[in-house]
Amino acid sequence: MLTRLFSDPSLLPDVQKYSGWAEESDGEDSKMKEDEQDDMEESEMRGDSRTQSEHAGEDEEDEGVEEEDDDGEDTEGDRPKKRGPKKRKMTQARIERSKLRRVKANARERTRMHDLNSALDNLRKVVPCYSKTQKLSKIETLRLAKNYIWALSEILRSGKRPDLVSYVQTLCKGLSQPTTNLVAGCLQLNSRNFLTEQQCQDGGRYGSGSFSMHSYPYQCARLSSPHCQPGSNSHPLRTHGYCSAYDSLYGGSGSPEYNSPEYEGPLSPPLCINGNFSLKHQGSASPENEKGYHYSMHYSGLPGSRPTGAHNLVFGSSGARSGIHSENVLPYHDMHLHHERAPVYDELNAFFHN
DNA sequence: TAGGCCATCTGGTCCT
DNA sequence: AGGACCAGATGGCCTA
Repeated sequence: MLTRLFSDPSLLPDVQKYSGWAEESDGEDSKMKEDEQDDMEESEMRGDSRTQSEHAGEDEEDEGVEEEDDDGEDTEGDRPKKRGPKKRKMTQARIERSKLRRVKANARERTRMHDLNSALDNLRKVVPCYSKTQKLSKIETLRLAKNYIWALSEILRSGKRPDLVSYVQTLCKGLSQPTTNLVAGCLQLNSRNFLTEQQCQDGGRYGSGSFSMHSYPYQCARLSSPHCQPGSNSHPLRTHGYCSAYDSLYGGSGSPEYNSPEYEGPLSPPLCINGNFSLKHQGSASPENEKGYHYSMHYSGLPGSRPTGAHNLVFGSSGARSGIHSENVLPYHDMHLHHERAPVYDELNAFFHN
């Protein structure tokens, strides 16, 4: 029935006369939806309880439809009379007003949802691992934001510096595998390793609400892996532009391919927890300036410790089980580390330098 | 093809 | 009466 209705243009009312509808809708499909909508509205005005598909298929003429006296004496069977205000007669003018009201309500709802999405986008930009092309889902964004707040709060509360693994574990608590890989990838951790550990510890540490400072033989990645050396394209991550982030940061090729045009300036807070928050120079949105980012993934707690590849970029090259997903491996200029300065970051920064 | 995610429509409820 | 908010329904798109 619906198919017939939708395929018959003569049954499609001119609903795009309402302002703003055409721009938001996407063609035929929305037109169809609105057709249904109008049917629903008319049905609603009649107090009709038929299903959408039922009334959508009817082509009865009901111009200036008379109101069904649903609170009258002639209720079906033994059902009691409906209470409440009597429905007023549905004149054509009232029907039109009702339609207009519904259309306006739809537009408001769209605007409201767009605002909500906009706020969510802003949230995405201030939680770890912002990516323009690999956007976190809404639910993952909220979860990550919650974890992020929790992690920062615990740092402030405890006055201790957590190790990176604990930090990432906290950030990834309750996140999906792809998001976990993404966050871990941002932090240059071997997600497989830390996930294994996380799984072992789940239900205890996090359930109690304490932020573990457990020891972990972590050596921060400085990305000196031979896979990431300029000229090496053998590593799977390099092929996805992942290593390029560090190439460009540490005097790498600086190839234009790393300078994603999608980059739009400062977005995310500092990601590193090792005491050197990487704060982007304000206003340095150009790729040239980005080379100057102090992306300090080195472990400042080990003076003189030589950067090694012990933990860096050892994600598996195939499949989710062995490591990072290719879709989560992002070009540096796309996968932003956090640069935006906020009071809490200053506070944390000061803390880590005391 | 199933499942996840999303945008949109819709009707109900509450409030002004 | 109308706006804000919410949750359910629906269909499209994408990916494994």
